[in-house]
Amino acid sequence: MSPRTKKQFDDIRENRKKLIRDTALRLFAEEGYHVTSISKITEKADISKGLMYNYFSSKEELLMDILNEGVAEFINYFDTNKDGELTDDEFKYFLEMTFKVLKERTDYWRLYFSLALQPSVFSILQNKYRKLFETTLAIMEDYFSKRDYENPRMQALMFGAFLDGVGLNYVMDPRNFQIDEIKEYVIHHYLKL
Amino acid sequence: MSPRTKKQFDDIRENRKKLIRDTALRLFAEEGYHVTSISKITEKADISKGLMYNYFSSKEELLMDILNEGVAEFINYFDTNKDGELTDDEFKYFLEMTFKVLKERTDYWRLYFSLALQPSVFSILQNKYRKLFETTLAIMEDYFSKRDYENPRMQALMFGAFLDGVGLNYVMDPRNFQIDEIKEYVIHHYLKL
Amino acid sequence: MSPRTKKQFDDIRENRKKLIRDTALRLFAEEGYHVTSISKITEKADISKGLMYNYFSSKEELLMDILNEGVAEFINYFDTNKDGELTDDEFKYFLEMTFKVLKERTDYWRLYFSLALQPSVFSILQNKYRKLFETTLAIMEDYFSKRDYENPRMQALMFGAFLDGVGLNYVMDPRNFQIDEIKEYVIHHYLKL
Amino acid sequence: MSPRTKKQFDDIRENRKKLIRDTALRLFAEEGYHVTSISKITEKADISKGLMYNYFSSKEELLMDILNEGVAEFINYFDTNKDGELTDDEFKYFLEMTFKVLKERTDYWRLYFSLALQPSVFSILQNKYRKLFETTLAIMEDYFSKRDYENPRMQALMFGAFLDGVGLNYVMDPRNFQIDEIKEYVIHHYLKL
DNA sequence: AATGAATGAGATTTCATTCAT
DNA sequence: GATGAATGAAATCTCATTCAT
Repeated sequence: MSPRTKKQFDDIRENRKKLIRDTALRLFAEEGYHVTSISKITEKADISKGLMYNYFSSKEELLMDILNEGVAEFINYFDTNKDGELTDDEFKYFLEMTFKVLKERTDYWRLYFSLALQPSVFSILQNKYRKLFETTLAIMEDYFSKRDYENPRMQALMFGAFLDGVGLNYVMDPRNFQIDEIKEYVIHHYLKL
Repeated sequence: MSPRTKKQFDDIRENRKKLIRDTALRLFAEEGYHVTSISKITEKADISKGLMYNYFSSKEELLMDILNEGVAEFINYFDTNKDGELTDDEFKYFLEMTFKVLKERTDYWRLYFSLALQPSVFSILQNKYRKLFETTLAIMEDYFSKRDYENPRMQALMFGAFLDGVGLNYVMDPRNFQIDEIKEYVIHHYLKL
Repeated sequence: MSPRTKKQFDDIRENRKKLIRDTALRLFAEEGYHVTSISKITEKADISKGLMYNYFSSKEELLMDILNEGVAEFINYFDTNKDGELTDDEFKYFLEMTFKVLKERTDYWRLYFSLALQPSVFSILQNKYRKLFETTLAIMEDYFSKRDYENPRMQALMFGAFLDGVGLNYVMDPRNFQIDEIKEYVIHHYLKL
Repeated sequence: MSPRTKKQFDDIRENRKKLIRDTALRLFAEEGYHVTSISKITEKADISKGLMYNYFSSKEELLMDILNEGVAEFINYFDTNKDGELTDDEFKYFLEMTFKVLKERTDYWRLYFSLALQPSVFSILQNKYRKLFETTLAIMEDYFSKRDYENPRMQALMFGAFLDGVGLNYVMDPRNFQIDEIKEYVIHHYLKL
């Protein structure tokens, strides 16, 4: 009888948002962003179309919300103490976590790869995260530099490219890609273990 | 004016098709496949919408036509004599050509990456070229096997992933990616030169 | 805390209603009726959507409530003793008050004009107030008739049209319309002062 | 069999545009702009929704196209030789034509009044035609000035307001408004005939 | 071979209104 | 009295495709 409390409303909102985000992510990843209609998302989530616009102001905002979440997670695992320098332990941790999320959130990364390369999306992402990407690259360059690699910048670029390629090949065909063996190989190769 | 010969007609057709393909490629690569409308393509190509359907039966066919061209070129450069075995020379040639086309037809490969990863497109491509991809992979595996790599299949997978990653990073930001240095590095690394 | 009396409840209700009415009036006048959503009104009034429907059964009722208020005020000032005849004093009073409210409640009259002319609104207003308008017109006609105007009906129609035009021009651009001078002119012209 | 000529296409386009404009004008005037949906317009015009967007890029553009046409006609009749000065003949002609178009294109002017006062539309119109309105007003002021009216600017404003009021009252209820008598009265009054 | 008007299905989005709490 | 999540009908708009000429 008494009206719901602010917390109750907040809980409802958070649950609903998550439901929509998760449903959309699955469909975007399975079928593609442009091919997935709002109707389909709300149908699968078993809510009305109107409700979706109660939580996200547009289809694009929904997409960005999903993408941001993944990038945020990724940041977490890189240079955890945020001192701008990568120790061997931090590097190892980053690799472990990268492979871990690749396997646990394959859907998400499939979406990420399929979207990040859409010119319309790419330019938005790049503008938003340019600085982050550059910082990451600089830290990797520093890492290789301190370990006496020749041309550390190139090594950093290659390392990034390689990880991208591994992620991409894995999410596109998880069952035929020897992700675990590659992970071990990479760790040994880079950490000289 | 004598009536045009069959060859002349064919030439006209081929020119028209090329015009449409090139225009579409540029727009697809610049803006994205789904975002580019047939109207925009025909407008930029300065032809009517009807004519476009005279040459391609649908937007999807136009897309596939473009993508096929690239795959065909790629096949050309791999195991040129088609004997199912890769010599060092053939491998080197393949690498040289791969980097060459990446630089010369950056637009095309940007499109290729952004599209190949669309789930809807990916499944079509995979169905059509599954066999080809598997053969290529097997040949690479054989190549590494003959040179005493441990786990040659994994090496083949990693090599493919790496090339994908390099291509992807290059087309997305050609000016900041040290493609030439990486090319040299790769050739030395794999061919022990 | 003793329970609130009936009067207190009524006061709350009346205050709430006024808040909603005032907020809606301002927004309707500023942006237009159709363009202003219930959400926007309740947001600006800092109340919930549900509450608004507690006081007004629909958006249209809210509108009519606002419009009626203005018509009621207008009636008040015309033929104050309601004897069906207009004395010079009553006419003068009506003119004075008309110009007064025009200046004091410009927002309201801007809304009134912009809405009364919407076909959908106009027909509702006309049905509801047809009789009132006709009576007013008849009284004006009688007024002019008694003062020996030729074609007093036409004079009544012209007078009404003129007042409408003045109001309309004033509310649309108050700063560039010489409302005070026109008021003086009108009073002198019609009352031969 | 042979493709249509450019002229044939132009004719089709012009006819279709007119059909859409006329249908929309009628409905806008009868029901109101916001209340009239594109679906209703295209249904009445017996064309597809898509076609309407082939000719007008949005509902608002359609509206503006209609409004502009009317304003353009109006300009034609005022100070015909465009020398910035109004002769008695020109003034008479303007009055004659104003009343003529009011009667002949009642639908249009009903739309005009109902829309011009919508805040959203009003600001667009005002921006576009501010200069025109000011020029017109200045010419009227000059006209009254040269004929020794006191406060000619006020006279110009009043005259404009009066015409607006007459137009407004006429289009809202043409059968009960003595438009012809008023026209005669106005001409005699202002031209001292 | 070539044109572009025309279609229609479906996409995204809006919003007045309801209702469980 | 009060809240705001939820609905659903309908609005605007897009676009691949067809077809008469």
